[in-house]
Amino acid sequence: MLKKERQAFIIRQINLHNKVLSSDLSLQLQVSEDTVRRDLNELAEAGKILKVHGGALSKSFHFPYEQKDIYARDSKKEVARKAISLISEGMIVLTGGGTTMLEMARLIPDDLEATFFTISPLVALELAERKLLTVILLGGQLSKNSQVNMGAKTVSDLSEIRVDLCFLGANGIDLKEGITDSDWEVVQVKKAMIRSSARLAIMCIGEKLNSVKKMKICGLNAIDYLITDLKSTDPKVYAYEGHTKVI
Amino acid sequence: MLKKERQAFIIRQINLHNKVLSSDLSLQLQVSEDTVRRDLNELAEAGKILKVHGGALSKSFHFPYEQKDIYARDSKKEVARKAISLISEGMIVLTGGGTTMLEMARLIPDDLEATFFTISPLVALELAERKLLTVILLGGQLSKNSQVNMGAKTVSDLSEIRVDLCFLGANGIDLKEGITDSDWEVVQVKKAMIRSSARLAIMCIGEKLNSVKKMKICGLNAIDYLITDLKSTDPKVYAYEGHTKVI
DNA sequence: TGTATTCGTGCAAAAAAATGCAACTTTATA
DNA sequence: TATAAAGTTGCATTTTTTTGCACGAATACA
Repeated sequence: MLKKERQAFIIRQINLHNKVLSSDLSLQLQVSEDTVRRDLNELAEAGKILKVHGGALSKSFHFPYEQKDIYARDSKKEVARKAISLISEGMIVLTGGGTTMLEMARLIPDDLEATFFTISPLVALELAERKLLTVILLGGQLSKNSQVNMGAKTVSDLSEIRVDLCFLGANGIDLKEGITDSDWEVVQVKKAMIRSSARLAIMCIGEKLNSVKKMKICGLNAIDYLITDLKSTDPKVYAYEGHTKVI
Repeated sequence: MLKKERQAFIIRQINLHNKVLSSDLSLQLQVSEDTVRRDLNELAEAGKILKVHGGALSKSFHFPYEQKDIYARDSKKEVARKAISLISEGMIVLTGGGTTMLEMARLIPDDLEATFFTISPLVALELAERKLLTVILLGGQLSKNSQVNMGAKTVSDLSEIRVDLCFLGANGIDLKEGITDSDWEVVQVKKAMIRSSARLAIMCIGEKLNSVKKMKICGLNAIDYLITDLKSTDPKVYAYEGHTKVI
């Protein structure tokens, strides 16, 4: 394994877990701890990580567009992990934005070959790190709140594509009302995304279940997969079992 | 086996596996490691691969979320500072990507009201931080090397807009050859951007002046402003004075 | 405070890179 | 065709880089 690869692996681990231990890296990379230490030193020297006794930490990400502490990050990671299992080789996927989606993009393996359409610049940039992915960013007016492209152009571009699977986050989800949101423009874009997709997967952390917003996007029957961080035995998700496939 | 074939083989291997080892290539190609090294040197010189100790990596290889230490950052900041003076209230602007452009986006004041079209997700995200800006991200396939949207869709979308001023970085600029670049797709997009703009501003740090790449984008006469970090009295830029307005 | 890790440094072995050189092939030219 | 020039390749030698190990110093933690 080349030195650069090793260091890239370390950075990746740090981005994923926020911290690494020298001893762990030594085992994973099959090199002496000295070598790991030297790598950590070089990366710290270059300002890419924060070295501490015993390992290294993520250097509070320089990506100025990213909130530092993501709310309920672990839940979102769990959702993301489950979501990825739906993606298979060669698939054409469409994704929205949001922190959960970004976690998913981070967890996508390097050896997956697929095509991703997305309306989120951040998700696109993260996906573009994977060599084998084709990433197409749908244009539009960049919303300052949600940091995704929206507006007429986005909706019209969406009408021209047809994908296998669409991943959407949900602001509100409810047994009776289905998927809802509070922003008119968001509703339009999400509806257009759903129209362009053969199957729809909704990603939603458990605590957002059973909430209703002002405007409706689609009913529960339009959802093919509901992905949450909860166990399928949890009564909160169990209620949805009849309407859609819960993961 | 001819040298060209060998080098083509190496490029293929790198595209396939993301990396190659000098020792492997030596065996596969049945030549000495010296020859392989010389080939790798040539390819690295031409900017086609990234040479590292022990072999080479794909050029698109970079650390996830790496903050590339921006080369000649101060020069670029100076260029960016001058560039901003060209933007006035209410203007419709089109920008490319690259580190110089990102510096410019960072320096844009909060109280500017204007509309920005861009093909760079990073620039778009930075611009979106300004409350009064309208930011429109032109869609397309996200290039892994340059992290901007390119391809047919981008070019076609560009044909539908008309802006006041276009900011472009220059890979090569020369008195005789004008603006040149080494990537075919980049050339297409930049030409389309120029077609969509009433005026064209080229941003270029002084040390890139007087360099020529393989493919032509436009002549000097097409440029309305040439923005460099040099003083206007510098002999290096002075030569351009006759052809375009130097800032 | 004591103990167990972890860190930094020097050192040596191994691997890889750079350099100079000679043999060989191809190309250009008279 | 003969001959010179330029390009290519492999080998020997030197230099640089990388890596693991040893040992004492620094640090964390109970």
